[in-house]
Amino acid sequence: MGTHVTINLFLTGTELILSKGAMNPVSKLVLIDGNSIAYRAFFALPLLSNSSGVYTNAVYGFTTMLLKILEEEKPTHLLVAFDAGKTTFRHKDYQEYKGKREKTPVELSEQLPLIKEVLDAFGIRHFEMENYEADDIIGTLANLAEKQQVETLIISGDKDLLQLVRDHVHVLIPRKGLSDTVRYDKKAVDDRYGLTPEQIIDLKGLMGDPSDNIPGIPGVGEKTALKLLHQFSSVEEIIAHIDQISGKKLQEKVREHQEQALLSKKLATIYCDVPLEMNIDDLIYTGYHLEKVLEIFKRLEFKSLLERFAKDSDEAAVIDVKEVKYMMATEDNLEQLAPFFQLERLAVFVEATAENPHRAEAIAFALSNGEESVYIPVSLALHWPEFQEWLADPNRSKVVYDSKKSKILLENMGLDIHGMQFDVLLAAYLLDPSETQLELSDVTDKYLGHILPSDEEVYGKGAKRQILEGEALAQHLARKAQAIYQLCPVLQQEIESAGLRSLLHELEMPLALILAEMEQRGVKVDQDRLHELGEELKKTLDQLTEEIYDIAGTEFNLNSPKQLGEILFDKLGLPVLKKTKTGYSTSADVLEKLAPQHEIVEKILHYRQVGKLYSTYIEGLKKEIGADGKIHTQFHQTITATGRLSSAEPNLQNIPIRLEEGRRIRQIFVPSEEGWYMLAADYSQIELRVLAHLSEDAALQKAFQEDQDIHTQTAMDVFGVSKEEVTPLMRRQAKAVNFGIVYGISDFGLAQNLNIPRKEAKTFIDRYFATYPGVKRYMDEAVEKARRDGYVTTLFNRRRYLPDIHSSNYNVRSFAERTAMNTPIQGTAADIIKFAMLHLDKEMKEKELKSRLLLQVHDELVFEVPEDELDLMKQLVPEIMEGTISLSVPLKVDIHYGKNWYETK
DNA sequence: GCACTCACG
DNA sequence: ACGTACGTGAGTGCC
Repeated sequence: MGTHVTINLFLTGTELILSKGAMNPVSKLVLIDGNSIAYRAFFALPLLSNSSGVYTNAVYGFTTMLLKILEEEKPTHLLVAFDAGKTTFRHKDYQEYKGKREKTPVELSEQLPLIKEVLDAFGIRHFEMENYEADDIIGTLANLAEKQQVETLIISGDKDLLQLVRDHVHVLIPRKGLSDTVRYDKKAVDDRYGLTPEQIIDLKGLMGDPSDNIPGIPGVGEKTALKLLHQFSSVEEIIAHIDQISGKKLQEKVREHQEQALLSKKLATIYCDVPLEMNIDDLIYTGYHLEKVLEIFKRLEFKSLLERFAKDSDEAAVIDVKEVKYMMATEDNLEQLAPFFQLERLAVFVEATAENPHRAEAIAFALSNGEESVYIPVSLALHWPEFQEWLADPNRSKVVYDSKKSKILLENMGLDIHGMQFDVLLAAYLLDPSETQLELSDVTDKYLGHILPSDEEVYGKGAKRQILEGEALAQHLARKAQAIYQLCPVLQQEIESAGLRSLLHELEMPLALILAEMEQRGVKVDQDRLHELGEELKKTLDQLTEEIYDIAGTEFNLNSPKQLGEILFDKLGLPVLKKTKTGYSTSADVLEKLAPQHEIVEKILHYRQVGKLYSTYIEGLKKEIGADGKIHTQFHQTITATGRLSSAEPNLQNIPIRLEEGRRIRQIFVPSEEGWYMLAADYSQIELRVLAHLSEDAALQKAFQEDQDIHTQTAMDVFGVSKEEVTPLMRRQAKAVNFGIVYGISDFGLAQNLNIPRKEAKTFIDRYFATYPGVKRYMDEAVEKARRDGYVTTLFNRRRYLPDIHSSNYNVRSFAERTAMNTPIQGTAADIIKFAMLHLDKEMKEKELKSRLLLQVHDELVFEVPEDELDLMKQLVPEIMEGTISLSVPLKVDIHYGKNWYETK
């Protein structure tokens, strides 16, 4: 009615305007189906969110796709069309249109306004229109463009849009994910379907589309529909020649549903006469607004994109990274700089040749008072007594980033550092231990804004990494030192208000110094024994390889899960019990189930086991032995989300112990001095004891107060039997339940672990909670707290944020709930052993013991001890570890010693 | 660089 | 119906 009049008037108008726009020729038009691409992006990426909990995955995916289009297609004109409202003119014909479609998840719909903000920042037109879908807007413009012979590209995740393909109009569709795309012109449509673009409508009329609730003809899928169309060319023609359709059943179906097919075709037809009050010239793309782009990327925390834009642009430096004032210390101006050292507080940063301080050398220092910086090359630092005295003076405060690394680098060049009063890295970690981006530039971006370019930006990445020299290096280090100084008050404030002051100053910062000492001491390696074990394992490995090839009847790469899967499942026909994303699963739990069916499986399992020992623990460890015959691991203090340490280069927290064959690896770890002993002290059941304390469950507390074997006790309670009646199987199952409880139990997880039906697992859990109701209450409260506060805490107030606790995705939410249950337990245990390390270190220094702490393995401490301190340490270590913290249940420490780590059992 | 597998608590 | 046990680091294959 009125609509049609408008359209006619409008089209005339458009053509007039188009001809007027000849000064700005449209050489390439890109039309994007906004909702469809946002939808694709949302499901292609994990549910990312920025630090304020705003979901950003769809925005990110959309933006990267947009950037790719701008770069590759270089459009002169651009529009992103969105769907408006809930109903369209199509609902008049068919009320159920899109009826069964799942509601767009809130996590996605709340990102649409952000996508529009990004488009605004890029100066890209976006548009939506009451009663019409994005398709219709795109179709209308594409038709106009075709008339004008304007080269046009439509981008959508929806194949329906292929009906719009014309000589000048092409369609780009992401294949899977976002990066892989297919481009359709007329020929490509014909190659793919054997149809013209117009016939795509007929195709959908016949097939229907469940996602839009378009019925089509029931039972007709793509294959049948294509066959019919190749024969009759359109829905109307098919209906006109129903009796010529081959196959009686099909004929029946078409006859019965012909009206429905015609309606479906109508619904699938993109409406190309939308009364748009715009023309193609209005869609001109003139480039993005840098400041706006940087602002929104910063807000969304799109770091990689930020860097890309900051780097590509000359203006970026002006906008963001200011030059910093600095002086370069030289032989001649030392006196001039001396007053600097009288300041109450200075930031100090030391740059090194590599990440790992045990294999790096210091290059230069930078000091800052927040406004001015001083750059000091190492060569100068080494003979500048005033500087060295300042470093070593505990009464002159230093602010640092990474005190552990700084201390190691300095000590390796013979310098002492004391008075590190604030560690920016540790503070940032405690404020959010889930944060994986903790480089200085990341911390600065987060708390101060972009005033410091990242090392990667300045030095380059990977093989291209090249530490600068001269002024460029001085400027960068001056910026770093200034950033550290300026971060201090900001982080201090944050730490204070989060109640993390004592955790930072009385736990993590002093611990960093102890860890530095442990790393520097290193652990001595018995290299003869290492070679011996290596030879032995190699022999076993060769023999197993030969036997496996023999049984398989062919040689293949045993280390390739892909090739192994082909042998086991294709060649030998073993049943496929589990699949991975990419193919057959050949993991140990699968192979163990297959072992009875074929002799080869057991040998493969053994090969895997020995192969792991050889490559990771023989060859791997050999590479890590230093010139001093020792291994110097790094204990990372800011990696885990729970507060535990981690160990790397090499990891000394995962040296084999469970199987005897691997356990012998521990024989290579020996005391560094003749006649000394290795001594290991481990907390017994610390996590369950912590649980007993946190949950205040009377029965669990009683079990520990009476020092019962906890797994046997759990078996008695859960199975309702006496101690004597507990079978080894019952104890094993009870043990798995206890593990499950600590991990935040689910019947599914327990069932998988015990290889029992899920129902049975559920019974175990129900009985457990009936026996220990306090534990049940604690678990519920932990989840409740996470929902209420957004985070959970340990006994010592270490916190971990759990934004996913509110997710509408069951899996994501469940994971967060289990984390809410597990983190206070694992984290409190981590806090306790850290405190114990502090107390032990203090005690050992006061007593002037020669014994040394070497390793921490989560619930275990490993020392090297001279023979004459053995008795003392055997008594002192458990006493301090058990007495560090007083809980409602006792802590218990077991102690072992021997001539190497293996013997400490 | 990612997927898979496996070593530890 | 969904479909994971919690926390790590390292070696290998393969794109």
